[in-house]
Amino acid sequence: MEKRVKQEYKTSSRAGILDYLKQNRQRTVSAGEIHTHMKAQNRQVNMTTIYRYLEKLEVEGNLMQYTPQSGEKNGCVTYQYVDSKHKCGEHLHLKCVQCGFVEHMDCDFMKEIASHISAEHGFALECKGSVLYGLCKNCRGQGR
Amino acid sequence: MEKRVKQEYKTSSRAGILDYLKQNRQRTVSAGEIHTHMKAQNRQVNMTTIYRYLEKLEVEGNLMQYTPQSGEKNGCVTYQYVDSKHKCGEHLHLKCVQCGFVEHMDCDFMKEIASHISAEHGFALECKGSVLYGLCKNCRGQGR
DNA sequence: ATAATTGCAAACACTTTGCACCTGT
DNA sequence: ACAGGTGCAAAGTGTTTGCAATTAT
Repeated sequence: MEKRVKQEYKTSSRAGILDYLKQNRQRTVSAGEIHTHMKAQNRQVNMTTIYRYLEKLEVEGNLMQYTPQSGEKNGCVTYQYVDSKHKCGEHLHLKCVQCGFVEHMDCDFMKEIASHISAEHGFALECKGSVLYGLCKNCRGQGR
Repeated sequence: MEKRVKQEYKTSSRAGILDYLKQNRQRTVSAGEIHTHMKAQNRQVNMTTIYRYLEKLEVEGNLMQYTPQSGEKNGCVTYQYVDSKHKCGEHLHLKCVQCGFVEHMDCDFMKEIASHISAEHGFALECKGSVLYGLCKNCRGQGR
């Protein structure tokens, strides 16, 4: 039984989407924003195509997905490009409620958080999907 | 100008929904679960009614809302009854990905987390909407 | 040539809204 | 009597699916 690697075609739609995601790696974007961006570039792409490509990137481990902040109205899922080597499953993420900027919390304090939660609250922390919200450095200043 | 308190009628639908929420204060339930529960009790309530009452409780400050864990497929919004005196806006919440159990993290360590995040990452933490996921004490044991 | 990619229209799941009817006070 | 609550049907939103047409290799 031959194991055959599925080939992949290069298309300008995908290239455009990927560019946009990479340019915005430091924050989160929605499927709709991608669509709007592409349209503005006169390279309109169907929403279906966008969702399918996002799904693909996700499976390959190059995309983080964020559901809207709990309690938020009218939110939608947003996405962020990440290198798979980033080990995003091992640290928490801080997301700015204002601008969508995401900080990877990969510092030593992570261990303390995890062990406090385990020792005092009995929980085995799962970083994947756990997001802390707040105002980032930039947005703190500007009176909302 | 008279300020008039809007009156409120007691109905068995609302009483049933509230009972169910209160009985399950330690965890999170969805609108659909409430619907199913009421039907099982032979006290069927329309989904519209459920959503409208949940909205009301939320406005009154007696309900926490949780969007599905980031990245989770097919999740829906879930709700938890809380006394408004609980000050849920001042601590984080730990939610079990398996059983939905929620732990209020109102311990001293909260301050340390907030100050680390502020000092090292520049973020002003916003507890409202920030949820950490993991496996609770009970679910840790049982091989998933 | 042929497998991957795309667009369209329809289906989906969950939630919200408008409106006429019903119910608690 | 009448404000408040409810159910129904329809609309809404964001996302997914089936399928036939198109495109990269």
